[in-house]
Amino acid sequence: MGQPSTRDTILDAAQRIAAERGAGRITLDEVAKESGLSKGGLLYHFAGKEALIKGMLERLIERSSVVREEHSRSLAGKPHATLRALLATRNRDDVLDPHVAMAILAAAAEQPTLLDPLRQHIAYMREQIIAESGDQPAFWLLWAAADGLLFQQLLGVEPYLPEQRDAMHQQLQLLAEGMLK
Amino acid sequence: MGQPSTRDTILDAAQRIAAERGAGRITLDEVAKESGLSKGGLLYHFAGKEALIKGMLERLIERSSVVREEHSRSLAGKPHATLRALLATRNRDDVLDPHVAMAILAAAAEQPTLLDPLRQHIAYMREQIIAESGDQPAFWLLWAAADGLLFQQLLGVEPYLPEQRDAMHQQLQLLAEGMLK
DNA sequence: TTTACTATACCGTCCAGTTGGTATAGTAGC
DNA sequence: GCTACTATACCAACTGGACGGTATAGTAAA
Repeated sequence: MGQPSTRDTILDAAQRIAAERGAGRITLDEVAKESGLSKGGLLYHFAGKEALIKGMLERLIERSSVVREEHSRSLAGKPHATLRALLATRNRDDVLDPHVAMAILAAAAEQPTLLDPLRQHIAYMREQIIAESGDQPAFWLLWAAADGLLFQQLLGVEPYLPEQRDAMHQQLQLLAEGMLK
Repeated sequence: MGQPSTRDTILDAAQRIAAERGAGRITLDEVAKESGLSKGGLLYHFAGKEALIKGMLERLIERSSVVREEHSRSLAGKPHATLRALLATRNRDDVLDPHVAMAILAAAAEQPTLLDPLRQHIAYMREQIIAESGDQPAFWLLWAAADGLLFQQLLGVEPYLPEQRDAMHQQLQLLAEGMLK
């Protein structure tokens, strides 16, 4: 990997601030300082605060899509490939670090409509999965469990210990395999 | 039920604003207007914005505790009573409407440490469940699924249709019963 | 010459919190 | 039953700081 682009540096800084100070506490001055840019430089890359948060969310969607498509390819042809790829993606902290998902909380804090691109993406995934696996509540529940693990981690409200996280994800995979038969 | 206390009126107003404008967009002026009070009157009941959000969160914890203990009593003696009561509580929109949980997002937006009371409560529930059912990943996963359903609804990012929500909760109950044997 | 910035100054608005009141009900002493 | 006092539950106006955004002048590399 080369060095990250200035845009990515900025988005990383914004995520750090969101995680530390609170999802609604992102300010342009702070992001500029944290990313080592001037405010002018920051606004050169993002037209405003909304654009910044939109950028965070778009990066989240894009990154998770890339990883998921990777998994999808390796599962191609197998039953429930899309759903399984979606679940497998969540376990990949190495590629898609959980702080990236702070974008969701930041968007929810700023303005709920900012989540629209994510909603669109989810609707698309839903259709994919229905076409492949049908519309079964049990499958949506697996998705919900994966989301639950993510949000619990994001908010720091997990009932289990951090060391147990890996076991949790493995358990989800096992359960999914069982349910998906 | 009598009419709600002024405090509850204020907390309801704050939740409505959080849901509409964004979890980080709660302002004292707006809450005052929405609740039909002046700002001065609002600040008589809550010492400041933090106190307001803390109040929201405390009400959430208290209300869900009441409902959960109800379920707990009716399951007393049966295996995994606490875990089952916890899961059953989530389905009770009638008593614990999902907007109450906006408090979690509002707290996350304002300052992550505001979630500490919730974390404490979760730690307590964790201990209860471990004492009763042991420390098994599969059980935490059920909890995660329940949280996932909640947060998905809160953020409006459910992959399923609103009409399917009931089916989702039923599915979770069924799955839980199966796993809890 | 264009791109990618730095640095600084500034403006207007939003918003948390403060201040200084008012209205009402209750209570204690006489 | 009147007066003095207290507590509760508010209201309206204001203040000061934070913050989003704009503007401008300049720099350095390709």
